Amino acid sequence: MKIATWNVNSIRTRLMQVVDWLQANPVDVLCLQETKVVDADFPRSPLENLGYHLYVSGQKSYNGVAILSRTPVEDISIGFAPVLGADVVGDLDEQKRVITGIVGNVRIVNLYVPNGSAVGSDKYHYKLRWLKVLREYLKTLLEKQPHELCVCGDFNIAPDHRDIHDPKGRDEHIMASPAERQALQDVLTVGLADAFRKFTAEAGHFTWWDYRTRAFSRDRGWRIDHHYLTPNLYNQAISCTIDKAPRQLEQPSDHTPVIVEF
DNA sequence: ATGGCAGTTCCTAACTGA
Repeated sequence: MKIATWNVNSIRTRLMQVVDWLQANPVDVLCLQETKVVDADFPRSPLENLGYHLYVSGQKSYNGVAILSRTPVEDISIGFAPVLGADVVGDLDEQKRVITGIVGNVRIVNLYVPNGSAVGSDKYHYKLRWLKVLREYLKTLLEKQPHELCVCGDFNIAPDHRDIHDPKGRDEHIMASPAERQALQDVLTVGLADAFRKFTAEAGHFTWWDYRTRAFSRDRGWRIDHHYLTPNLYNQAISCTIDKAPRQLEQPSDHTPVIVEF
């Protein structure tokens, strides 16, 4: 089983790149982030014609997540509220960042973690609050059901210095500040481990490159897209790879796909 | 130190992203 994650930065702009990529890489599940489209306008047919079932949660202009699966997905749920209750979640489900469902014996959680804008900003505090609720959400999911978890998506956090092209002076940089990294580590204490680091310990493997300053051609990137797995699934993982090919195309997303295989 | 690039909408300016 192969599960991929890809922040496409608008599914309508990137549709043909996603179609081409799925034809070349017929993964079992593809989790998309930043679809940037309301559900009624999601371009379903070209993806359904490839044999995928689609489950989407989007909004106008910003955010938006989707799960594409070769087999029907069971027990789809959208946002934090179905698991935690509306009173706990408050305003956090207004932005469409969470979709989950079960494929085989695996519960897949597809996330678009808030960017945070700048350290100390209102959006930064929103990001930290969101990550706290995410921890409770995953903990509750695990308590309610015995499934293995694959929690994947755009986390907008580089876990450590190996995950940034130039780690110098990054403590005050969004996606690398100590509070964000600690919030991510707190999430993982529910019992999750980074699939990529099972296979690759060295620095210099990235999933996102800034559109500006020719960052991709200079390989000035960050590893911010991840798969986090519960222990049994982690043990069953046989590879986790970054496919840089889509980032090299004309008019690419600034992120590129990551694939885990069991 | 600054801004740089891209997508979207309230569409030719402002916002969000990371």
